Amino acid sequence: MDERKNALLKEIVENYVKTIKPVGSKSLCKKLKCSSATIRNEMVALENLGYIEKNHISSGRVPSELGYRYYVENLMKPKDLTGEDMLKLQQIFSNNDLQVSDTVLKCMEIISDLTNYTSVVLGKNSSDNYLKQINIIALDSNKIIAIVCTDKGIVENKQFVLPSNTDVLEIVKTSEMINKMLVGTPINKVSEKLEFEIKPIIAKRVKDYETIYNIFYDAFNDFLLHNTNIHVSGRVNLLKEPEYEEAKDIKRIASKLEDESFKEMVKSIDGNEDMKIYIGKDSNFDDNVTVIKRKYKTGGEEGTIAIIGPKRMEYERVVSLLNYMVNRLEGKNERK
Amino acid sequence: MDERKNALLKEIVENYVKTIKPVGSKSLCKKLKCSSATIRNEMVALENLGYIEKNHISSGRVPSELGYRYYVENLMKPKDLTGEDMLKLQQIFSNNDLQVSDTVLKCMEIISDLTNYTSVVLGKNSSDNYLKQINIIALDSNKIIAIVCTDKGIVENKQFVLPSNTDVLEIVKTSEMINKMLVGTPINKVSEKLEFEIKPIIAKRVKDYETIYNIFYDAFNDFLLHNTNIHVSGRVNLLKEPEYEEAKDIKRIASKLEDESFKEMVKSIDGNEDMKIYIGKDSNFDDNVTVIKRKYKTGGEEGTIAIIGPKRMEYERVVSLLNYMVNRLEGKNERK
DNA sequence: TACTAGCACTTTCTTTTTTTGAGTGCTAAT
DNA sequence: ATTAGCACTCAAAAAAAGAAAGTGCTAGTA
Repeated sequence: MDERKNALLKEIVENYVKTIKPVGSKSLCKKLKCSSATIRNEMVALENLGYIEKNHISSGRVPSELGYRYYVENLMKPKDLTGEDMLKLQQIFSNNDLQVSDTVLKCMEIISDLTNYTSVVLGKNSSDNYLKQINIIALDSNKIIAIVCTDKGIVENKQFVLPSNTDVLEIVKTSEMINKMLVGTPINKVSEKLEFEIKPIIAKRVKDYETIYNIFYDAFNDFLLHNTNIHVSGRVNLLKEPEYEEAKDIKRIASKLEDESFKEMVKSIDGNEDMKIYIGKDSNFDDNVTVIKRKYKTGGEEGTIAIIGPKRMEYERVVSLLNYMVNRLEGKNERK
Repeated sequence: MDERKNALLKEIVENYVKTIKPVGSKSLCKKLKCSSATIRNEMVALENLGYIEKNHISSGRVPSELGYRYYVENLMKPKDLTGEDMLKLQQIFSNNDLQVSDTVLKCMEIISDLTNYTSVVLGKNSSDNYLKQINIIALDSNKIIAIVCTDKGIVENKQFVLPSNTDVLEIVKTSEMINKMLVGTPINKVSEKLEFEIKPIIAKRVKDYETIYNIFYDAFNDFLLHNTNIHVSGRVNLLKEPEYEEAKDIKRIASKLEDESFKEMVKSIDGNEDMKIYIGKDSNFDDNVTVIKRKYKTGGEEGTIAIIGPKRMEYERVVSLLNYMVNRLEGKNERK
């Protein structure tokens, strides 16, 4: 890959991203300062390397997945955000009324809007939440609600139907004990402490302590596990992309976007990187899309953000947007 | 509309619903026990009445919107649920672990699944919630959370950032007062009582009472207003229907399903009826769909359910499913 | 050796033409 | 009132023709 091949591949990718038309040799003469014949020769070389492909024997060239990958890894340069992109995002951050988790969602909505891709936020209560308080409210003789609140201001509640002979007062007693002893405990350590510190104590003081222990155990577990929030913005943006012009493509992708299993796809990033770009088959979602994933962590919540777009995505722009956003989110955090 | 015309129209609608092909005169000979020529004569009559249409001069007949309407109002017979439909729904109702609001959602998921249409639930906390308790939790010196809980077990919370000179203790004091005086008040009457019963009292006892009053006012208002939950199931089902085979149809409808404004469409049913069927243009959503709306009310929540499908919907089946479901929901309520 | 000009050849996309088939409307007979 | 028969219409499928874009290759040039 000499200098000119790099330039040529970059040109092909960026041209194709812009026009969505296979790019022919003639159109690049000016940019590369040589004749179409020379370019054709170089193209043959790039094709042998697997970076570009033809749809048919006599059509222009299109980047292959390998080509995009090479572009992403070697050719693209992180750009500064353009004025408009920057402005829109700043509006979100300057709104102090929003709770942090809403800020994430708002940002992704904006990014979806700006780029016309689909974005997904998969967040859960992060492990740096500390127990602030647990409340028990009796609704009637056999139904209670347990409300868990953390220092980051995240509140979850769960209803329980009690076995008929359970005494609500005992439950309240236990909750007071928990409040005294466990406030300030990291939320993911609560179950553990509950078992080894609280359980032995209530075993002596509270009758029917097994039932009661289980209620609290469930309540805390719910907080950690159940609460995986998924939020999709601009679901139809992806469908609007012109390459999905056949009904069956649209239906297939729409159906995948609806499917529960695509949570799995977003869930985690392989390896330790903060950001990763999955092109085509790598995406584990659909051969015709690119997925860019980015980890985030802020204000009691952590998770992954994913942008789903066509393979001919505006890579530079999306990467810049995501980076800017996550940096601001974390910055906001520190400032607190 | 004599007997035979009714039978013919019914046959045409049901045939078309099943096959999605314009129905020709020949295919109905056996069913109606007469020759194709006779049927053609009758068809001309039905066409003049506006109940059926032709795509072109020489194709079979298709029901018009008016035809569907006539069918829905005069021809269709409420069917008993088939074994499978019944079974699937019963599974939901027999699961006692679900909270009521989840039951509604689960039901709609099942109905979406069974019918392959899209369903929407638009629910909000109903006015028959009574205040059970309000809790104030101080997160740090200038941030608090107010948690409102009702007798039906609905819990909402809202965070407030306090002006720097506010005393949290005063807020807690006020909340205790509210708990003493307003527990048992219908949630939509709380704001009123707050203003006329509580405000005069705290005005004397609490300094900076305006700020504090506003916090509680906001918290209760949020409970009523903000909390309009919308839930869409089987968004892509609609797109799968074979009549939407052009990309532009699919994109248009997908885009409407994503749009916020379609909440409005679901919101209410004109008039006092519990159920209403909107066909085509009437739907206020898209000329090519039918929307069936049904009110429901259960366990602290009330709202509207809508089924969105093609105009050639399986009307009888959907109506039966919805009726069965709402009856069970209300039944479950009474049993409590 | 590296580049370029020129040209025949491919392949798709678009447009036009042909063919096929389902279904109608009308007329005349039962 | 119903039916059989037939000419006619229109859409959808298949086939044919034409236009455009771009390639590969050969031969010539600096």
